[in-house]
Amino acid sequence: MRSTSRGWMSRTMTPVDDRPGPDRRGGSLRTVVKRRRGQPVRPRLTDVAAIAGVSIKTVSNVINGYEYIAEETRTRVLDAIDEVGYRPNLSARNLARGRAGVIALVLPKLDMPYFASLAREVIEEAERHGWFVLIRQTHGELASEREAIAGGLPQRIDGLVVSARGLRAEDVRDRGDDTPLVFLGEQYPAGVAPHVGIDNVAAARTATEHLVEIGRRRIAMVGARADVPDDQRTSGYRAALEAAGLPVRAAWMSPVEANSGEEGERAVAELFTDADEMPDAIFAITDWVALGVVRALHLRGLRVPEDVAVVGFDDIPYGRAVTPALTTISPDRAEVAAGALELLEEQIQAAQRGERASPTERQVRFRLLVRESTAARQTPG
Amino acid sequence: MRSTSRGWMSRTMTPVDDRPGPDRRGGSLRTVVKRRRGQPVRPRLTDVAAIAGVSIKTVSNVINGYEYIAEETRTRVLDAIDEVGYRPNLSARNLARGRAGVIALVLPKLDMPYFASLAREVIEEAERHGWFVLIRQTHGELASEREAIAGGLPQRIDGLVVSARGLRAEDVRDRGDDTPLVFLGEQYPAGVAPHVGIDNVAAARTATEHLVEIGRRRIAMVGARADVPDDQRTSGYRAALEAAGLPVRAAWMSPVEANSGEEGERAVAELFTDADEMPDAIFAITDWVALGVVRALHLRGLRVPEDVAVVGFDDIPYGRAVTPALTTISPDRAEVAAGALELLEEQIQAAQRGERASPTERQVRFRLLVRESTAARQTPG
DNA sequence: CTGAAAGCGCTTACAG
DNA sequence: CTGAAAGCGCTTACAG
Repeated sequence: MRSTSRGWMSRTMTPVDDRPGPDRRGGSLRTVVKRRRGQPVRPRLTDVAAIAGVSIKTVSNVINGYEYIAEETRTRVLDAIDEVGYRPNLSARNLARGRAGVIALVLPKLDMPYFASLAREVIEEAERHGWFVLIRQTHGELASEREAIAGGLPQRIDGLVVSARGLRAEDVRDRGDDTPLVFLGEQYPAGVAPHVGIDNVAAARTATEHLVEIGRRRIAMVGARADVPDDQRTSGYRAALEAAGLPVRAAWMSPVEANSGEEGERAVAELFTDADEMPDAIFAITDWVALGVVRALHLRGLRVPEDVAVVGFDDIPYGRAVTPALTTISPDRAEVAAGALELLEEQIQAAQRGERASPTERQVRFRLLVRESTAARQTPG
Repeated sequence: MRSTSRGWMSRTMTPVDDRPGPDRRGGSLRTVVKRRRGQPVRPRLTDVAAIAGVSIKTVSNVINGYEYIAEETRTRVLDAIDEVGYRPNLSARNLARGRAGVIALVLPKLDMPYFASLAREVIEEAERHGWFVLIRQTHGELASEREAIAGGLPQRIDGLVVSARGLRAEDVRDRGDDTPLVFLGEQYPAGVAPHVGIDNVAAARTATEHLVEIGRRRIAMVGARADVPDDQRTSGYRAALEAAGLPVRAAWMSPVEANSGEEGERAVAELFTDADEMPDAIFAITDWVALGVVRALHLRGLRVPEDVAVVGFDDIPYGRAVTPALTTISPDRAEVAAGALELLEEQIQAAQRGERASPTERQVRFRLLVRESTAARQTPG
């Protein structure tokens, strides 16, 4: 029985599974034969094709949205898909297409709320592209980042989305692997691969300007990087102060060793060595650091925002749940994820044509969210 | 050129790719032919076999850890794998094995820190089983949970790991799908599928006993569920009070509508209607709720822990970063994830044998982490 | 202990 | 617009 010779077939008929081969046994697909090789039977393209009375090529075309299919044929195929509850086998599809169906997301630590929510966006966006996401944590270590971009995974992947810490351009050039790669976030080697992120200079400047606007004049930055001359958030902070005619004091730029509450707490101590010159506002390089800053201020008996206003950066979910709720810069993470995967797709297509995609730069939006840590708050009841 | 006729081959020789077929072109694997069908060439089992001078079956056996392979053969194969940098194609492997290579993790919301870190553990553990994890968010809605367990995904999956809210036993029985399923966490329909979690009664009791031990006598519970007679955390709270001979007062059991800081904040208001009977301690049903509780107490001018001690539940990362750091119950999430996937694997194997695995119950450990919200804290400097 | 070959369920040139 | 058939890269009975 060939499907071509059967033509249209009633929906209520049960197709007979009579393909040859050592593993096949005769019998009705949906009744007698419930398992092949010990696996429960799932309907395949062949089953849909048999019911619709077309070839599997046609079913495949319908599923993949090819244009030139007779409307009647398409309806018949879609009905057949519904009837048997067909769902494609992605392993088979990816194998046939020469795709792995997997991309790797390389980031410092999934436990950090910023990366947790970024990962969520990337995972959701990746599903739309037919990708699963393999998450690799580097803990911000250079060796680990190098390994991740050098193809050190135990399986094949179609691409890499990387949120780096210490990677330099030569690390990327010498990685000895040609898996398409896209960088995310603030720290990344420029000019060697596409990148998507917000304008960190503008965002830091917006955060600092907000502190100026609410009347603060002694504005410190916790997490400032004096060692990196062109550090973006530090540059934005400086720019805002200079534009407002306020002093940029080295004593008010306190670095952190890590993105943690503990570091924020520790850094605050350095700001308060000279009692005459206590800051009345702090721009913290991340929300996580800002939480530590607030904590340190509270422990010294200072009120936020009355004595010291605080702005964070990242918009992590806890920022809303703590007292005081944190004012922060909120990058559009959905846009970051969507942009990254779009650039990755471009890279992959370029590689298939044997080309090398140019290191595109793509900027996404951010917003300043004003909350209690810089605004008047509810009076204690 | 058949590999059998070549026997041992020097590592430095370059195997010639001369397989027949319309897509094949002659030429050296690693030099001339760098792409097949537009895809970059990746070494395959065949390439490894050719270099090692064995059949692909043998290479496959080595990779999959079969026992009876001559030591010399194994070494040769492993060297060949190293030489060409072979990495298996999981799509092909899963297709051949009849596995999807994907499981779904169904949970309320990935943004919630508890679920974020649970997801991380599940993802890491799943990789060890060769699975990718597809995350489905239900936002705690029953309809969405039902759909998730009814096989409503656009692709095939090998199993489901579900953290439910409102699912009942009949929802599971009538789901019209037989994908293996494991439940996680506190709320789950009993007796219809395997489950892994901590002993919530014992954990809530431990949390409450801690408050008794530090001398508190008026212990309230925010998030208590008076409506659910056998709610586990509420039961543990009651049990601890009764064992200590302390009153169980309905007025001190304040429910929450959702697991959020806002709800915790709102619930505290209800506890302080009668000034004579103000609680001196609060057991909050989750850390997230506890953050709101602390916030509400601060806004009323109450100190934590001096005036009111607070214990949370879940051990979310922020618990350490806030002021005061939260005392909490910490479930062993790694054990939860490992247990869930082990039970899932059992289910799958049972299904392959045509059996139905029994709804095993597996308990994992928890710890009480004592931090500032119930202990003496650093004095403001 | 190892080989030769079928099969997993798709996609896709190649024909018609 | 649609079919017949090869091929994707593995695993695995079946032989030896």
